[in-house]
Amino acid sequence: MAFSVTTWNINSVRLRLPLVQHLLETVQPDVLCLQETKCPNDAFPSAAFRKIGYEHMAIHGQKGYHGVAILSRLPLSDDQRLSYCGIADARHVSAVVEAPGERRIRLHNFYVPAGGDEPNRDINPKFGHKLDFIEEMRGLHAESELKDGISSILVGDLNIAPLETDVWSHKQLLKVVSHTPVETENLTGMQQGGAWVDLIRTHIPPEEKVFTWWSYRAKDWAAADRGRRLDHVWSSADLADGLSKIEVLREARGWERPSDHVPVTAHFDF
DNA sequence: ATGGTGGCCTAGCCA
Repeated sequence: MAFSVTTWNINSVRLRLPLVQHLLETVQPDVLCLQETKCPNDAFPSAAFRKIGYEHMAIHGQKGYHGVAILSRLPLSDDQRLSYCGIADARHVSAVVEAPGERRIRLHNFYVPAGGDEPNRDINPKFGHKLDFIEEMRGLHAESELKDGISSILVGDLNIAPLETDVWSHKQLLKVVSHTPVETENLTGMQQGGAWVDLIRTHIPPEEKVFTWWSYRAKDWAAADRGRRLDHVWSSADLADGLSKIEVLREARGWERPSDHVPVTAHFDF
C-alpha cells in the first residue's frame, strides 16, 4: 500500500498557486502540508485544489503572516489548531488522515518561529520565542495516539538545521540563528524525548549535505549553494520502516518566482 | 561587507 506526504514552505499560497498546482499534478502526493500561506482562511484558494482532486483540507491562516494548511486526496478528520507560547499565531494545524490499508495517521504541520537575527534571548525576544516554542513542542510525542491505532507524522519548516551537514558551512553558521548549539540540541532533544524519527536522515546519510532552503539574497543560489535543511519530515517509529523514498525537489528553487524553500516528499510502502 | 531579495499589512515588518 503506497502513501506519500509532501511538506513545502510556499511563502504565499496565493502568489504561488500555479507552482502548487504544478507540484500536485506532477508529484501527486496523497497529502501536501504548506507553511507560510500568508492567507486568511476566507481567502484560501480551496476551489482550485478541490478541482484537481485535493478535496480534503485543514487550514489555519491569518492575514499577512505565517499560516499553515493540509491538502489531501484522502479523507481527513479530527483537525486541531494548537497555540504555542500563549500566542494566537497560525503556526500549527493537525489532522488524522485515512491512509491506505485502514492505516490512520495523525499529521502535524508546523511553522516554527524563525527567531530573528541575534541568537541571544536577553536582547532578542524572537529568539526566546523560538526556544520556548521548541520547548513546548517537546510535549508532542510520536506515540501519543498509538494506543488508539493512530501513527504520527510531523512535518514543516522547523527553522533549525540540526546536523553539521544540514548547512553549507558548520563553522560559519555556529553563531547564526538556525544552527546555534542551543537550537540544534533542543531540536534533537525533542526527537529523542518524543521518539520521533528524522526520515530525511534515515535515507540520506549524515555524511551527505542536504538542503531545503536557499536565501533569496544570493546572486546565484545554485552556484553559491549556501543552503540549509530547515524543512523536516519526522514520524513515529512504526512508520519509519515503511519509508521507501525521500525526494528533495531542489529544481523547484529554480522555478519562475520561486519560494525560497523546496518541497520534500516522503513516500511510504506499508 | 552589516549589504543583499522577496511578500504583505503600502511602507514598515518579517523572513
